[in-house]
Amino acid sequence: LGPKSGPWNHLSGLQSFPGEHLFPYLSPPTALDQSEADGLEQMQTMVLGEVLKDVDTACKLLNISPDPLGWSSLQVQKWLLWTEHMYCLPRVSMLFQGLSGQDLCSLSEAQFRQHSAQFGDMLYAHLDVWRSGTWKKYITSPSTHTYCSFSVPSFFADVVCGYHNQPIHLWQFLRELLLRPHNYSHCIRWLNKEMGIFKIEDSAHVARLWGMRKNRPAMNYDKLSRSIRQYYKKGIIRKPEESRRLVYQFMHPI
DNA sequence: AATCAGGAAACAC
DNA sequence: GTGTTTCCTGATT
Repeated sequence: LGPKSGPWNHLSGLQSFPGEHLFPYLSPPTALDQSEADGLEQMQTMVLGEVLKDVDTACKLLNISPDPLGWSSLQVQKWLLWTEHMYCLPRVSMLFQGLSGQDLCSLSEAQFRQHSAQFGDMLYAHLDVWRSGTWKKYITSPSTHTYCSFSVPSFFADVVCGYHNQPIHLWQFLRELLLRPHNYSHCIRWLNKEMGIFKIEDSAHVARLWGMRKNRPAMNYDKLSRSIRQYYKKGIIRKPEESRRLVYQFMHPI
């Protein structure tokens, strides 16, 4: 697991992380009408789905158990390396050398900060997602999981939720999905990366992800595609030479 | 039936 | 003002 290797192309900039752990829309509902409440619940379920998918992805990739208590010190290093990639952190793993999963889990948030003043709280919150056993509840009772993890700090669904809800442009978001074929190639992928040509394979799913990121439960492909069309005259995205359904092209690849 | 193209207006920041 | 989001009419695949 060398740096810059493997499928974890990291995402665009992580700025500071001010310990804001819960997404605003994951807070307990207050006064909402029924349709709003439904939309929220649906969104929570989707966000959690993304969170768990990321945990699952990481476990398979790293060949580690989802339960950090069972990790060896080597597996702890793997997990830290993965997290570095995920969040574009500087080398942080060496600060936790020799710690087993059990050691790691026994550390308090303050102790995490002692290991890494800059990112300790972030790593602590990150680890909490795994430690919580959310994945277990999800696997054993997928129908009753809606609220089970929301006591747990989570900023895990990075692409979908962004880093503390930073505003993002649609074209950037699409790039982020395309940067992570391991997670998203089933719904959007490059046809020709050099020329910036990509295809949306599952329009409904991409729209749902975009809606999650922007907190717009009513987002659909009709509206998302209208936003893409606004890019035509701005020179950001266009239709390729021979227009094909669901295929677009970045006008300034890289 | 789904996607594509824009105009127009509302909306968020 | 910008960047969508929402809605809509009409054409194309």
